[in-house]
Amino acid sequence: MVANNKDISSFLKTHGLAGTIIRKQVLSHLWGDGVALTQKEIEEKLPPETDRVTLYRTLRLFTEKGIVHKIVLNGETQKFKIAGRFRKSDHAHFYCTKCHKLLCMPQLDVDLSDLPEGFQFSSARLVVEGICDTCSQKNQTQTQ
Amino acid sequence: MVANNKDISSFLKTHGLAGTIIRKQVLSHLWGDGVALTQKEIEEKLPPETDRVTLYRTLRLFTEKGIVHKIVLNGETQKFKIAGRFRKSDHAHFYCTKCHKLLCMPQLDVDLSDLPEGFQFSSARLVVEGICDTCSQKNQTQTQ
DNA sequence: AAAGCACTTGCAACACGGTTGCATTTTAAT
DNA sequence: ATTAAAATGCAACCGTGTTGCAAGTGCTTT
Ligand SMILES: [Mn+2]
Ligand SMILES: [Mn+2]
Ligand SMILES: [Zn+2]
Ligand SMILES: [Zn+2]
Repeated sequence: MVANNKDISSFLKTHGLAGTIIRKQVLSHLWGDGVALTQKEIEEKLPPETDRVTLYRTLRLFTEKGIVHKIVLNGETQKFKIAGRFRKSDHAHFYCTKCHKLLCMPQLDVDLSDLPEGFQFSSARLVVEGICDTCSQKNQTQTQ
Repeated sequence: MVANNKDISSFLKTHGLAGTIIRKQVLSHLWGDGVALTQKEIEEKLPPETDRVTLYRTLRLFTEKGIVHKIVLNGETQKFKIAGRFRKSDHAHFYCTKCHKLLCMPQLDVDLSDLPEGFQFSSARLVVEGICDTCSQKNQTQTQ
């Protein structure tokens, strides 16, 4: 629970959604910059009596409304993340393998100069893995 | 059935695998440059009485042995493709949305010049979508 | 504050692909 | 042809996605 209830309630109202218990709970866990969670990870943070269908429907609703983005990490795992200022999730992301934050990086793209003659570029889903600035910093401080 | 049985049988022998019916059938459908198929697509090309578990185990075996690569297209669909000269599938691929061929493009990569200060790059699974050279050619000829 | 209605939830149930154990069949080596 | 090892077919189980519907809740209006 990172954000206070007032924030989350008004957030839901802004997006024309009823402020139900589970919706507030889910949002509270996704609140914060770079926070991205698996459906299972969210499920584990919720009270154990939570119905899995309701969680499923909640995440589907959020995704449809564009409130959260569903981002594929590596084919197996997909993470949910509050959309923030971006309408669509069609931009690149950076996934930190240390702190597991997922950060939007719309400036990143594929180097098309190496695309062979005759090939036409259309799109590329892009998730870059590595270590974020904060974690690099920490690591440097420790090893010094 | 693109390749002849001799080729496929020796291919299996080379990789230390028994030349069973279903293995030959699966390989024959994956034979050819750029051919990449979904498990379901393969299943539909096989005789209808084929057991789905056996197909599953066949593809898992091929993947484990490195004979075929399992490549995630867009989070939902993953395609199987004969590995060819590459040991691992950790290089970029180009997916043609017209002819649905999947081509290895190890020369493609992410433009890292835009990676912000302090971020360390580690890896990026990369599938570029677009139109391949052959399909571009055809399209040009038609519209002329 | 209470009522009414639309929306949401909880539950049971089904779909479907992955996965396993095991008895039977097939392959490859002798 | 014999034989041992490997592969297959089948039944069955699991987890996740998905739906229908009855019961419950949130929100607006009075
Ligand atoms: Mn984003
Ligand atoms: Mn490849
Ligand atoms: Zn980090
Ligand atoms: Zn093409």
